[in-house]
Amino acid sequence: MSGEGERTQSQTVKALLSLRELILSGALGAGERISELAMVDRLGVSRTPLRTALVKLEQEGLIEEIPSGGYAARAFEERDIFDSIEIRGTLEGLAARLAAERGASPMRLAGVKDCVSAIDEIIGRGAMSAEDFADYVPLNARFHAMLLDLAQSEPLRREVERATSLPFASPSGFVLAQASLPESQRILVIAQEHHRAVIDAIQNREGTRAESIMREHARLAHRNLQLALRSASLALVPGAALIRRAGG
Amino acid sequence: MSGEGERTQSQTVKALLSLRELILSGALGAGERISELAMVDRLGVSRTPLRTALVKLEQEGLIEEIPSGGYAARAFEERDIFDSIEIRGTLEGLAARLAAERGASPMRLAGVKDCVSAIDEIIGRGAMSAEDFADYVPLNARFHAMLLDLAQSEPLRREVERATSLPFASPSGFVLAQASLPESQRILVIAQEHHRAVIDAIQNREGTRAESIMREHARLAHRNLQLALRSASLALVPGAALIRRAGG
DNA sequence: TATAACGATGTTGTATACAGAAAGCCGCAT
DNA sequence: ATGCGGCTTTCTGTATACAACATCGTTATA
Repeated sequence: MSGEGERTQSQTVKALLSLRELILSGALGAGERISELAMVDRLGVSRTPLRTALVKLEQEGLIEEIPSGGYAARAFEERDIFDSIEIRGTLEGLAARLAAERGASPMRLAGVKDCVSAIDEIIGRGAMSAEDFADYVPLNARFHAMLLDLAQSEPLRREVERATSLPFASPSGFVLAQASLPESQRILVIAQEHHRAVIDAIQNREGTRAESIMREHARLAHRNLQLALRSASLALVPGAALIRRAGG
Repeated sequence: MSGEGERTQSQTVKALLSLRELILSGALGAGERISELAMVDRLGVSRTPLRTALVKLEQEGLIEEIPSGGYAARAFEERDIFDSIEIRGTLEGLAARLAAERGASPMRLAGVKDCVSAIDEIIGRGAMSAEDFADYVPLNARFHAMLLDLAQSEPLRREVERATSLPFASPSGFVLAQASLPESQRILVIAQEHHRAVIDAIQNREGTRAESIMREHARLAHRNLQLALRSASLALVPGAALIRRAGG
């Protein structure tokens, strides 16, 4: 974990990270072609690694091929986001079911429980500040990653990682938007109940229950999506610039 | 094959298709590095489109990055294939549920029914020949594609297409292996019952039922996987060379 | 004999040159 | 004013050159 570890990153990775950030920030108009030469100037890499990054981002779903050549940033309807969340919930449900059916070692389960306890501590602080939310997000991500590990399925891991690469489909996508909402505390309490319940289900080998819980858990994000879309906090969710509002 | 009919396809597509075929045929040993220069000679394209194809195949899951650079063909355990089939079933189940909940237009439903009828005709021929199976495979693929369309969800379409890009996870992956098995006729009859039942469920807006049916439908592939792995017909399934048998 | 250092060779990652095609622009005719 | 045609410019897709790096065989030494 040395600090200079980032210095030796390849040009391709550099291009990928910068480009993704650029796209998510909305700096590139959705639908219009991303000029490679312009990006070369902007990112300081040559066209070769840049094009590699473009191919990867296309597979990721963030950009799409233009029939006449090149790529353009995609725009997402509310429904696309809804469906992406539903897909994530379904796959996480599958992960939970497999974990329950195949059995999770006590050691791994203990690790997940520790994670939940750490979240408990944050929620227990009462009225949560912005920093509290900043503490929450990585822990929440960690919980979801550990749950995925419990299924011990490499194909599923790949699929979930891909499904959550769209930022608004990820478990933490709308958490930050939540922070500014009055309902936030209540939603987190419910989410935490889900976390605890799914562990219980897995421990008891209750596959169907575990699956249902994770599905319902993802549906909290649906609600957050609705709330965020109808409030000013939308700007807090990464990639918000790519969301095409129904009104126009 | 050496005809000029395909002249308009790009070098990248050419490289992608040829490489995929090479990998699936097992011509490239799993785990060992795919030499770009060797592929350049073999496929007749330059390194640039070849590398683009490699990146795409890596996202597809057919090859993996080697830490020291380059890519290698992946090997798949029986469990990986099992899980991939389970993932497909889960996602197709989601598609069926969404189609049921959101409603499918009578016109689209009629198209799916036509497809089922066409399959009926094939199965009705009695003892099926190899050509009968050759007729069956594209129709079966068409059914699954149409079902996916019924959900009218672009994110889900992308995800399913990706999940089925692994040949042994695709709906038609083990059908050809099935052909040589005595149980084949019975399995097809059951599969067809599933096809009919899921349409009925969607038509009646029975989301949960539609979902369960598609999950169970994919589990037929599990059985086929077991049978194929324990018989000589394994060679018929595309990508069989990538399957690492438990024994060895 | 085993091991470590070293050099030769081949490899990938990156930059760049080039050709063909798309897109925009200007002028012209209606 | 508007649509069309041809031209120019710019772009992408592809090939290739080059440098840093990994790999492997060889040799010398303990």
